Amino acid sequence: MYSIQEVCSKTGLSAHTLRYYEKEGLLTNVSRSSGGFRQYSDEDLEWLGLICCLKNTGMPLQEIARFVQLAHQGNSTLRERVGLLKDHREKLISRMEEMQRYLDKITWKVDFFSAKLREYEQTL
Amino acid sequence: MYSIQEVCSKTGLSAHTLRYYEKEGLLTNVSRSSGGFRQYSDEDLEWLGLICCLKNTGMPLQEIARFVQLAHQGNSTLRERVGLLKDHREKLISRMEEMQRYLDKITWKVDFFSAKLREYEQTL
DNA sequence: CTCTGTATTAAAGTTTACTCAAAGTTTAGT
DNA sequence: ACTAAACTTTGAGTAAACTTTAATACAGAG
Repeated sequence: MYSIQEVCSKTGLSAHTLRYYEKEGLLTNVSRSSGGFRQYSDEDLEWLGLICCLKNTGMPLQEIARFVQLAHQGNSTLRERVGLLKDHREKLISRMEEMQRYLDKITWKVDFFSAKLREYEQTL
Repeated sequence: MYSIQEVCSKTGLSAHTLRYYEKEGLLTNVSRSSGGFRQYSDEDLEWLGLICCLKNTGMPLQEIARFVQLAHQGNSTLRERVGLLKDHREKLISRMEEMQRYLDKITWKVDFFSAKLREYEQTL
């Protein structure tokens, strides 16, 4: 079991954010010490790994919360969960292709301006 | 020369947003008709292309405005502009690598849950 | 002459994802 | 037992990038 600070350093999320995620239903059933302090399990950490993965690839927190909620309802929601993940995966692939095109454009610009810079510095 | 609506359909930005960008200094010196209507040139469209490219790859509008401002100051700012673009390019590449790792994780999850779904549907 | 589109400014509202403050409680170390 | 550090809660505040509203007025087409 890990304290909130340990989870902060493991995940890079702030304690504020961890509590916020819990309040928003992204992470549920985090156990507590006798005094009421949060105690995160390894399973919680795995969930956080998935949450960060989805969040950092652009899924809104609401949709992640929905996924978590479905997971809690057991196998009958497997189809919907697979659907959600597949949709997200497709969108991510499109976005990555878009990013690649933008990267190419930026690379072109960098090269263009670098050449222009060398030219300009000759004239000094 | 293009009207604001033509530029909307060409870029996918709203008229509000185009005026907003102008106010924020992202697009400057847009010319006007005798009646005061905006008339966008091909050069303006190219600028908008770059603006969207930078924006959609995560550059904050403020930084884009800074870049535009530098461009207006001429060749003496070439070095700084190249630096800005190169920095952005490096960040973008890192982000794309991160996305690839996340994509792999999601693909793994999709496969895992798909298998679980087939298993579950057998039991029905 | 009317209708639709566009113009202005300025301010308020929206959404997402946090982030902070206050005030009290629990834990760990000595 | 004492104390400092860590933790709790609730509710308010923040930032970015728009989006909307409002009030008023000019432009160009039919």
